[in-house]
Amino acid sequence: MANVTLKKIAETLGISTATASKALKDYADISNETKRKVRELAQQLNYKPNSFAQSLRNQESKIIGLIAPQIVHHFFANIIKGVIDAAEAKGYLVIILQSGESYETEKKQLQLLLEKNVDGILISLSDRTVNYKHVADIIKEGIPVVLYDKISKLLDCSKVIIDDRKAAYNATKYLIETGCKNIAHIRGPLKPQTTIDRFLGYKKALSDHGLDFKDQLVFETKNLSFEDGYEIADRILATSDPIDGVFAFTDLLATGALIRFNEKGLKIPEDISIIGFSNWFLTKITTPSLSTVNQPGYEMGQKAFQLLLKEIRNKRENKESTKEIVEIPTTIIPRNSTKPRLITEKTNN
Amino acid sequence: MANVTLKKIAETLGISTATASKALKDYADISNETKRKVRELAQQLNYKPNSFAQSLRNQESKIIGLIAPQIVHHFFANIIKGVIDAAEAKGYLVIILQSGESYETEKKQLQLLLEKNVDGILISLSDRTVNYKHVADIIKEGIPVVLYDKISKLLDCSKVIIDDRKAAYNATKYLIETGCKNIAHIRGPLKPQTTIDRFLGYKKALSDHGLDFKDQLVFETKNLSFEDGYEIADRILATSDPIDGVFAFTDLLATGALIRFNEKGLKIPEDISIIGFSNWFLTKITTPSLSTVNQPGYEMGQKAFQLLLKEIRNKRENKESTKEIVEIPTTIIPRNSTKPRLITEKTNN
DNA sequence: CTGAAAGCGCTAACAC
DNA sequence: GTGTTAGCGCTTTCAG
Repeated sequence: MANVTLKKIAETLGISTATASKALKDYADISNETKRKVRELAQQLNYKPNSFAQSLRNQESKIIGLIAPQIVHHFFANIIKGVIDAAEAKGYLVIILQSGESYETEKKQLQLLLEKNVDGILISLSDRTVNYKHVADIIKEGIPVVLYDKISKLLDCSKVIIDDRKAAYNATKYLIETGCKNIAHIRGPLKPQTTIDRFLGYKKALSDHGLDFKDQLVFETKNLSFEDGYEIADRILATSDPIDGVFAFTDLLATGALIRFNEKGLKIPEDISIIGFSNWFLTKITTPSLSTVNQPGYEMGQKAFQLLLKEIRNKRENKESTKEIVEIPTTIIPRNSTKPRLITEKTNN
Repeated sequence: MANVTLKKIAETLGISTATASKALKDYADISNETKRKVRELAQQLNYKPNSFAQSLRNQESKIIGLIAPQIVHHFFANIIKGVIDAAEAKGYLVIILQSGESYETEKKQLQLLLEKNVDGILISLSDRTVNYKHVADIIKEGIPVVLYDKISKLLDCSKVIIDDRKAAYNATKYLIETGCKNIAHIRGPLKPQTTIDRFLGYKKALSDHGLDFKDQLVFETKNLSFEDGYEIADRILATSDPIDGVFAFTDLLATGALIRFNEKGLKIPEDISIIGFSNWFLTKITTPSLSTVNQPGYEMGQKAFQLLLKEIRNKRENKESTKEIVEIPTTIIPRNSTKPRLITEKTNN
């Protein structure tokens, strides 16, 4: 089954490949009669333009690359879905790669994508990435790059983020408004910006509402795992402070704590309220269901592709890169691990 | 920053592009001295071969396509991870597409992949796909195709599957061995093969162990949702039979039922045991944790890529397609929603 | 050991 | 309206 090429079509029709090519692209200077004949034959032979040849000529592949730290991950999977859907709608396909939170892998994968001459790259940095030269180099080369979620302020390119500080602020404020007075925070490891921002949001919400910030009410975890949350629940119960609220860095930690509190016979939310972060599926099925902060991954993915497309077009038209930073709003999802709010008031994002 | 091409390297070195090309590919008939010089300059200029030109010459892209019904899905995400990892290790990149369980989308996406001249395609059929011509046509054209998980027996190509019937048989048998006598089954909609196979496995396990199969103990769901499971729990409790065990088609259904049983004050597993299917993350965090059947997605993904690679190589060497069907073994994961086993016996996969 | 030349399939400038 | 030609960047004979 030899492949059908333009040449073959041109030969059988007794015309030149140039004419055939133009006919298929509906050029104005080709007679309708010829166009009809070419199109018919192409259809009949099931002609498909060779994308390699097209790419070689046009210097574009209509393929973009995406690197995520993880893909077996509710939030990232949603982002990826958003990217793929948006890309497909604009005629782009997406190569997916996962760095597994490894800086070395991330670096290697960027090279792989460049070698494939993708038209642009979407990347969320690994937690262990502390040096950004590998990304900066690519941006400098003029390859369209958009950062999403795990970004670095040191990189000069378009970005899609959520405002972690504001979201954490609102989550903590929500606990306060439901009557909590002694609120603990289960935070992530020291490094990534998200951890810091959520911590700062928590801290600011306390002080804005006249509550004391106490260092000993902040618990740091290494792995952000269910087990970490479970274990920290015990430490929370062991403090001398009468803790009545917990804001966890992520739903998994919150769930670990929730289950441990249940085991210990605490009443949630009466004795202790918990709010998580991310709105993973599992928050719906814990007992009680977990209040959380919704991180709209799908929308982030769509937006990230849109920004990338803009950069791709800028590049093709030799325009300056626009370097937009888009913030996707988050919302509080109240469920049964928190009490009803005392003061009714609109949550700003 | 004009791109570095072989030509440029050749010119600066005063040699021909042919020589430069061969030098980089370590051909035996090039002097070590020349090789060294070419390699050095290439390195220095950060030369990257243009993949379009290479693909055009070699008729291969080193890119494969993967279509899944869903990607925000624990099992499929694991498969995808397995595919990407295995592919990357062999120098292939993976374009991901999701059909959203739509036959039309699936058909369109196959075309998109063909238009991009991918070297091969991995596809899991949508539940709503009942006509297989779109896939059969591609196989007939000689494009390497491997089906994974959601397959059709009518398609003649390599496949990676789990033996749903055997797995369901073992899950049901497990309930029986832990002392259950009246076992209900929450099944999926009538059509997909997996539903049928798991149902048949359930039925066979009953009869092999001297238990009566009763039609009214089989509950069909439309959406395989958490809510479906929840609702069916009520119907299970309303039957006249003293049901003491439930085998659910999937973990989500099992979880819905489990939560409803909890609400109704039933003791799990003493009053009623439950076993799910898939070993999703959520099974670890329900109260009690959910016994289930592990479906090794990552391994399936890896195997699927290996089979595809074999087909790709067969094609290139003009060999016959091998059309292997590989079955990945499943295992029972006992947790706290089932009682301890009475008879200790090795579970065969 | 090296290089000239052809060609993968397509597109676009330019001629007729 | 249509065809000629050149060329995208690479690989691979084949001749020297």
